[in-house]
Amino acid sequence: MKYSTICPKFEKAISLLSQRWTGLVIYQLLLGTQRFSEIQSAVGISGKVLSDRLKDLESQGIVKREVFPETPVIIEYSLTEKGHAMAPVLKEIENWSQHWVTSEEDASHELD
Amino acid sequence: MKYSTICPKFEKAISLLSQRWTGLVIYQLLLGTQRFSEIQSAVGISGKVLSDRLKDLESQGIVKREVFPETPVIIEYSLTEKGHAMAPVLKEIENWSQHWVTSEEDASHELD
DNA sequence: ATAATCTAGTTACTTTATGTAACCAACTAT
DNA sequence: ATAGTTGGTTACATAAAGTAACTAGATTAT
Repeated sequence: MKYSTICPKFEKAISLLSQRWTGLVIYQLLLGTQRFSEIQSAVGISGKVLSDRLKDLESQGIVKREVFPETPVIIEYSLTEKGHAMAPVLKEIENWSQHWVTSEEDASHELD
Repeated sequence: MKYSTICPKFEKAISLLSQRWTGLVIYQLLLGTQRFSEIQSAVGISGKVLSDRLKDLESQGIVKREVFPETPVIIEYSLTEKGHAMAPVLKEIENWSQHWVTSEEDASHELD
């Protein structure tokens, strides 16, 4: 049904970033290795969706998951090289947002 | 409920690109002014969602809509300056996709 | 005159994605 | 025994997206 003329690799990348939260999760992990609950509270995402996203990103080789069987268990998430390579994308989004998003139209009202 | 520590402007930009199709529509319009049905077939999006996205992008000053009352009517969509400023973002996504998305994991199987 | 064609959508309906809140296992501290 | 900890999962509700049929207003074909 869909007959896009657009490069499949590009489409794949776009569809990744088109999933809600994926961009923010990667952005957050660019700050360094983090645990589940840290990402959750920093990004403001539900446990369910964060769990989905991390599994997805892991299966695509963008995020690495490490288990430390302490008590309570510690699980650390970090970016792989492929994930770190996303940095310029996020940087450009940030750059655009600073130049073009006015404070009246930002998303802060969505934090009620 | 949501307490993100992330810059509201950045969040706004990310939430824009996190909407399915938005990135592809902007990418397509970077090629130049286009009509509804051109975008539709190039991107492989339904009329309903394209209509939604274009209204959205227009209301955010990213897309410009021009009506030519010929018969049948011609409606042209193009990027504003704010829209064109998205080019580096899309360029970086393209760049990442060429380096990191393998042909086995691309999105072409979604075109059945 | 009537039917078919064109563009740029809209409408009703179905399926998928996301949000919400309660819950779980395993272990520790009290 | 009870509560607290982490990193989730589950069931259910709502929102977003996909599908296909349909519309307006004008033209063209039969």
